[in-house]
Amino acid sequence: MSDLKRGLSEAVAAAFAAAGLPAELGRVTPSDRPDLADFQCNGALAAAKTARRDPREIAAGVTATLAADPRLSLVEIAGLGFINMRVSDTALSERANEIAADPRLGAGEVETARRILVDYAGPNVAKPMHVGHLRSSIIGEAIKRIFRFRGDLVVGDAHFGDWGYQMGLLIGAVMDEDPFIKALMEQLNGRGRPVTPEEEKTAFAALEGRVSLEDLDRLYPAAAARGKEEPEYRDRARKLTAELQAKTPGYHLLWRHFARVTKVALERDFHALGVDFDLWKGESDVDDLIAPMVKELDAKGLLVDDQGARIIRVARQGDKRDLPPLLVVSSEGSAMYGTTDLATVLDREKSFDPDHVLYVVDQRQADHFEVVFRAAYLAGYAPEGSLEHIGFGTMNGTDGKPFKTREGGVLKLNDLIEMTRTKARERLREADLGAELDPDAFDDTAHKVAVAALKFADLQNFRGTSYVFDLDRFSSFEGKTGPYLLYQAVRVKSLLRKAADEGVKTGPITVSDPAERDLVLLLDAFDQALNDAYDKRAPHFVAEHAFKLAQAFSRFYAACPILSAEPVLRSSRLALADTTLRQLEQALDLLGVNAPARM
RNA sequence: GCGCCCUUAGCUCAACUGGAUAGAGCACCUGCCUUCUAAGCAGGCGGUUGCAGGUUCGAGUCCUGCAGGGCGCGCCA
Repeated sequence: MSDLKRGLSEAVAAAFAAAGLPAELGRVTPSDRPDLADFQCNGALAAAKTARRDPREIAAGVTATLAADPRLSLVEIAGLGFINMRVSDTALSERANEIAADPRLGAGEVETARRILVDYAGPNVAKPMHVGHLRSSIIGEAIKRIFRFRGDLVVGDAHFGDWGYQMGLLIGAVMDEDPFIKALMEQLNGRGRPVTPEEEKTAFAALEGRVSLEDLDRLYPAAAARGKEEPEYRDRARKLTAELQAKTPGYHLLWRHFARVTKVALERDFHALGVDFDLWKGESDVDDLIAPMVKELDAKGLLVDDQGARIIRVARQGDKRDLPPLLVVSSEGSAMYGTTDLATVLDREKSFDPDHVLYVVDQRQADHFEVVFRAAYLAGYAPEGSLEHIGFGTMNGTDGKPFKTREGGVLKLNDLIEMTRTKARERLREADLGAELDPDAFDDTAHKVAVAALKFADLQNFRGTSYVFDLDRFSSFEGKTGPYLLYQAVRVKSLLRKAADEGVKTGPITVSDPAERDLVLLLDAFDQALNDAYDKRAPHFVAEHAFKLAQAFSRFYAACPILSAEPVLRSSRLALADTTLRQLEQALDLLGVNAPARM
């Protein structure tokens, strides 16, 4: 099954080939001039250049061949040599029925599935998510879903930041604050043997009520600041970090508690946002790989001593700039950020063996990843070109600087969601929507509206665009917004319920009205939108499609009575509405958005 | 200093291998709820695509230069 664009492209390509011209010139695109045509082909213009012939003359040869195509009600040459095509109502109806019967709603699949790993969000221990995590989380989630829907085998990895100096800082800060924990650590560390499962259980139970994510969130910034100011404090934290990495029993147990309370809270928050991971691999998981990796890199002759550190040079012939080397071992002998990333590549190669890895991380890290990737290729840890950084733009406040709350702090993601949810409740009441819902369902609807508003505000922009974080815009409910999309979906659901009540069934789709034609043309364009999103790793193509589809439906809904139409037309239009809903919900799902049943 | 990215309507953003009249939403103006949800629909207003050259039958898109903005450039992650 293929969409109209592809089907027509084949026909036009054949026509070009018949005229002795390259078949690839026959590429068909949606028309720029919907008033003149449904589809167009610009190949004659391109051919004219190389063949040194009049484009209209070339087009004439092609259109003569196409005239017999039963799918087309009109083929004509326009302007300088554009080939304009209008699809017949019959062909359009046929395509609509095809999409209606297709579980994939007209979307194609990749020819050969690849194993894809998507690395996104990157939450850290002891840090609740703030607005800065929004982009990676929702763009990464959308990319994961888009790739999966296209047929690849995809896993999403949160890439948990659970290791390093920050952990030493936290261990110290927690012990300073709570004498009980300090005593517990001394007790567990002092016995020179691992903790038994029984002791572990008791210790975890004791820690449960004493150290929460809120405590960690409060202690960490203070400890980090103090570490910067006081060398002794910093040294102690480093020592604690080293002891943790040496798996000193008490510290290791305490650290596992940190990681667990953080993960539990984060998973809940992510889930509320419609973001769910298959893997929560942490930096700690690759710690054991680092020492042997360094040895191996050395054996391969890749490590170079430089200013007391050990580095891998990754510069290549033809580089326009001096790319820094990968710093593998610092002059103090410790592993660095890039070392962990390299070990992660190695770990993934061993555990999942991906064909391709997508790193959904801020654009500013582009150079860092380029360095890591090159080192990984040199080391043979991943095939050349299989690691890809999917950068996204930064999020700033209205002053162009990193976003801050009025108090000057970072805005927590939960607070943002709650603010938007509150606004959603107000707006639902104002518009007298959801009045018949019970309180729980009402809250659920408000939550879905809020999440849709937040996600769509971000995902409608190309990921590379840096943008200004504007709360009003993020919680706007009119026009090109998430709630608009939900609203259209809910209107169809309401319509379908009413139809079911009246015993009206869907039937074969027959298009005739212009609004019906436009709607079917959009349903047909789903595959192309998905393709673009997949190829460019850019969810906004799906967002754009969803919006256009919702818009086309709304026009259709306004122009074409459904339930009051005569029976055959009524069944056709109901089927069209039903198909639109299913495709819209599929597109929304790819964006990580759910439509409520009512609103 | 070197390098990367950006500059499109008053604002926020789109624009498929270079193609016809550069599109949406917001804001503003005019209509439309006794018929399926008006968070909607129909229509209007709004552009020298930062500036200057170049390539091309044709440039928002490619090339060069300039201006303005953002970001990155081994011992933080």
